[in-house]
Amino acid sequence: MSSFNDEDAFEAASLPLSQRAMGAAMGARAAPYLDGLNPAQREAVETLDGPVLMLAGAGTGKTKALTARIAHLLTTGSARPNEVLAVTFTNKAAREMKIRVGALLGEAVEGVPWLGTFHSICVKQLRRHAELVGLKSNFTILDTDDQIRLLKQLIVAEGVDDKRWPARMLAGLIDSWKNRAWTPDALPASEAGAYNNLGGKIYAQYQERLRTLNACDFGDLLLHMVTIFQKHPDVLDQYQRWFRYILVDEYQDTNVAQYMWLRLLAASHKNICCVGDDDQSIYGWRGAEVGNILRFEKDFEGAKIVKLEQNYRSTEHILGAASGIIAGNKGRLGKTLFTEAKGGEKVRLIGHWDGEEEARWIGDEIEAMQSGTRGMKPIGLNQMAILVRASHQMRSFEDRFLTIGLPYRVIGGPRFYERLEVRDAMAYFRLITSPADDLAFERIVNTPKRGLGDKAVQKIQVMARSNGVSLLDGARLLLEAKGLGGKGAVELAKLVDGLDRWGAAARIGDMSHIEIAEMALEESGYTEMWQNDKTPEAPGRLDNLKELVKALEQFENLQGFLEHIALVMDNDSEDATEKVSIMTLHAAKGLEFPAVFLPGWEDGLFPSQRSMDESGLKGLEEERRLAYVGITRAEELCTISFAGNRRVYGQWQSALPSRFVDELPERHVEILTPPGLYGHQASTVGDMMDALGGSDLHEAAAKANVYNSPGWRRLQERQSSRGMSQPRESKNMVIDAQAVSSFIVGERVFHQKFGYGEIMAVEGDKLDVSFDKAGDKKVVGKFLVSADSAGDVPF
DNA sequence: TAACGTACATTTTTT
DNA sequence: ATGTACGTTA
Repeated sequence: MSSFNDEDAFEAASLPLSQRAMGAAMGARAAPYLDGLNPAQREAVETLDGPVLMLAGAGTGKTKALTARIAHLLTTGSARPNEVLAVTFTNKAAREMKIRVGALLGEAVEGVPWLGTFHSICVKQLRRHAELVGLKSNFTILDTDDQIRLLKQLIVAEGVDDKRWPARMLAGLIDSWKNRAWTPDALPASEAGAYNNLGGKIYAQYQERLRTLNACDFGDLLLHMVTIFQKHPDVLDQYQRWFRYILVDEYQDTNVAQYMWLRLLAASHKNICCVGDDDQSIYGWRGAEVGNILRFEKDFEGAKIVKLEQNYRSTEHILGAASGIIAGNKGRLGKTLFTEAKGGEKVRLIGHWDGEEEARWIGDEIEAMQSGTRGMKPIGLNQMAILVRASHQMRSFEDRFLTIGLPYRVIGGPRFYERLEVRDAMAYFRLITSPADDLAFERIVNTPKRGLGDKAVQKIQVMARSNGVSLLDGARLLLEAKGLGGKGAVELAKLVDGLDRWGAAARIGDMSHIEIAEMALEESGYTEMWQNDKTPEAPGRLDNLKELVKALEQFENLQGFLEHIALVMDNDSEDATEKVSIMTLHAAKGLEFPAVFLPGWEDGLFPSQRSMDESGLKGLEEERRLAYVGITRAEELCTISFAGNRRVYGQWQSALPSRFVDELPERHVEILTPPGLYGHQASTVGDMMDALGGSDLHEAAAKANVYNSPGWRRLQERQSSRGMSQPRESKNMVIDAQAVSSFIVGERVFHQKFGYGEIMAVEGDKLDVSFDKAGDKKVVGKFLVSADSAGDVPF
């Protein structure tokens, strides 16, 4: 993150226009960034002044247009790099845009300093004006976990039963209030009564507490800036003059607070260009307001609307299927995507008996596609993705792929910095850089166990509060006063002493921050704690700690590290090996794959029952947009599937195919479902098909001579060729060789996911393993290591 | 304080 | 089915 400097920026803003135009001639002569833009994109790029709404459908080259627009602003001399504000939602998007702008401009420009996420830009601003909302500029940013622990304290203090009124729920409420830019005093009475009539009260207390802790949560970053802009016109005025051009990505995902922040910043010059797609708004549940994009024209009078409708990603059939689905939504701004890529495979639809069969079939299909058995060119695993509605659906795929030895990667999931051990370690780092960080202190006083239970911690708190000092100093006083006895006293003294020494070492600076971090984790006994832990997760946790320390290398010091880790730390651990991606539909937004599988299209699962119950038609429409997003991720091959039976929370349930299946336009779909599935078993797929008779697609499914369909034929061909003992893919051969040679019955082994276990049987590459925690599983040898080699994780 | 048992819920997720 | 969060026992 490049730092910036006021004087520079303000000087720039006041530069006479004649000097700005310097680059203009250059830009006119050669503008390589305009090459290959279609007319609509070009218009979006070249309309620099005034409000512009770029409605960019899926795969229509919106990032290309956005980056070209930045390039255009800079090369024509309309703006200097630091006069452009470009906002994205994710760090990933920001990073990509930086790279692409850099590529367009070459050496000419160092970069656009104010290109970043809403949050990172607001942090930068808030650090400069923190005192206006009662904070110091070195405030800490709390994550969800800290938030909840803090709230819990307040809830307990109010004497509320936190069983019936969980802190998590209130945290969610407060978050939603902040998303709507409601400060405690602006909270509508209807909302303040939420949470057992205490919502408003505890919200106010929470904000007060944050202030005394010199901290804020994610929602505050936006909310505080909006407050500052509203209460201090002079500050707002500065920024309005400063940012002469504003660009916003994924505008359909903005919440009220972000919207207000943008409107305030753009109020004077209205040079704002918002890019978005109302059809891809899938974050309503976390406060995004589709209304923001639908209302753009009213908000910014005379706005120019540019529609990007030419799709460069998917085949005709895939686009057709997606368009057919999304047409079911009302109140769209309305775009019609088209492509020049005619032909291609139809979207394939297949029904399965149950979820396991679905996973099995997809696994086989992936292997076939990988080896090119389908009669098509082979596709690499990296080019394939499975997109599910809910993360629990991933499990059946993981289980299946684990047993057949198909490499996969799960995208999303718990973030690296959210993991217990990483957060613990960071709490130590926080205490080293700021000893007064009470939340960090509370987190690690008794981690590892130091014999400091609730009572001891309470004593420390009392001591700290009555003397008006931090918990660490409170602990010091308590020790001096001999207020603590036994093991706890000795251990606490060791901790206090340790923190002092590590802190001093950090300040003196003759040790690198990496050495200090290692020292702290070592001497505190934290690493030891995990080394002695024999649960299956322990080795992984030690790995994560090592990774955390490695991540420190990229920063100057611990402070710099902590500064950024809260906002920018995704684990995009790019792995060289080819793997199938498994992720949720939400996580897939913005990505694309040649081949996409969309399993679990059953009513109740997708569209999700809960979504429909809670948000009715609005919820259903958001689910439909999710379906649209899913299909449009596919470039060449899209396979939708559903299962008649599925185990949900341990209970077998039968389900009907998703209503979205019926909405797929028939002519873009090929049905692969074998006819044997229909009418056989009572109360299963047969019934569900009967129940839905009349719908075009089901009718077709029932009548179609699927044996003659090209898809079914290929399916057969493949299966017969599979049956003959043709040598399988070389990948599997390697596994065979490895597995057979390296494991014996009775051997102790370790598995990344299941932990430690004992080999019960060996059959070729398949091993029966009895895991200590996870129970008996069939696993491929490739995923196992000998137990002794797993143990020695040096640290 | 640790180990064990019981009750409970369980969409989607960034920053 | 499975994880977790919390209360009870030793």
